[in-house]
Amino acid sequence: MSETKDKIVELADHLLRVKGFNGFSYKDISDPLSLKNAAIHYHFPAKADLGVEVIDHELTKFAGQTKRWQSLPEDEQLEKLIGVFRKHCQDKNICLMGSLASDFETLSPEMRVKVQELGKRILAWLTGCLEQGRHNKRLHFKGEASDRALMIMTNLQSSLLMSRVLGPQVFNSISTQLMKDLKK
Amino acid sequence: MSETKDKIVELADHLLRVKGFNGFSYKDISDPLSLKNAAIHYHFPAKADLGVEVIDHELTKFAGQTKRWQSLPEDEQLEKLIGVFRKHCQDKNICLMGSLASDFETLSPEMRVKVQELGKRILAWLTGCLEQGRHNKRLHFKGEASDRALMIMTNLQSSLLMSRVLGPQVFNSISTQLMKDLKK
DNA sequence: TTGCATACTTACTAGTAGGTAAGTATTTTG
DNA sequence: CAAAATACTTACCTACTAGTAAGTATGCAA
Repeated sequence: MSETKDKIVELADHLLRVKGFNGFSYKDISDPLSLKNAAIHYHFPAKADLGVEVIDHELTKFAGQTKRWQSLPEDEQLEKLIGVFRKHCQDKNICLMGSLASDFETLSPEMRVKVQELGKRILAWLTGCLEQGRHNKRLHFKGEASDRALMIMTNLQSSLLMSRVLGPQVFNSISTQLMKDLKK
Repeated sequence: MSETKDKIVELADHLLRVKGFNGFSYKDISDPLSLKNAAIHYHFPAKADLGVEVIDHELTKFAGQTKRWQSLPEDEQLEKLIGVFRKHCQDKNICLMGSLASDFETLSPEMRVKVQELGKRILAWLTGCLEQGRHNKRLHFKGEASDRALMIMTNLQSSLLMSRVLGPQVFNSISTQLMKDLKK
């Protein structure tokens, strides 16, 4: 993959998180990279192709991160995940899932499938982490692990949304309370 | 307020929840209502004016709803709120806050202030409801009521987002677990 | 050295975006 | 009944959107 192509994906990722899929244009990418819009179309014929690539990139990144965390105790793995969100919060980014879920109805079929895949992957990992964590007595919660995973994911997702509106202390409150609840 | 103006706001509210602020255009409103785009500009000079009106409408609606619920026990008030979200889930709508928070960085200063107001109002009501509910032993939770309000709000907000991506059972799981946690 | 692939630029298109000025029909008011 | 406000339409504008066709410079391989 060319250097330019990497830069386009990286910038598109940022724009997606900040302005949403319908809130940025090829100009927002071509200008900062000193390219013409046709150069982006060369690498990504349609905007949806660029969207798919950004999600694929995120999918790969998430797989790598969780693999690196896998030898840690489950509560620390969760802390790592929260750390990823904290970083986004500092950058005034929202998470990809949150951004793309908002625009879901306006996305192409190919992008929708990728967004669904991203959601399923995150939930699958979280569910596994919670299950293992409860078994190892490092995490404590009631009900099904999959339901709890859903709640934690939505807490983190919207914590970034609300932090942008009401300030970063929203993220701190939520992430702190979240870990307190799980550590009992 | 004229009948047409009402219809414009109503449709804009729907479009905002389905396609996001940057995902709909004046044409999406003028065509279904058999109007010309200039008719919408007559009522709302700029798109941001329309956005502000939709939020004001929601603010008024929320104030009316919570007032009607105020004589109910706190757990039932919460059920009522969840009912509002359930209705949105069925209509494949997401909540206004979720939609506008995603597009926050692209909004005009006037719209941002209104979005912040909406967020503060919802949180203030939820915090009060939780505090009273704990005092009356109808609701049970640890930590500050304001932190818990934040978590419940983000759960509900993102439950609509994720329901659109992964199906309506997401909302059911979250809303059920949420009430279970609070009723102990 | 020729030929071909890569990575672009130049120059363009059709369509749509939000927005405006001026005109018109209808209703309301003095 | 005349003036004025209301609620639009007609006709337009500029800016921008994603997207394309054709041309060009560079490097690499046979």
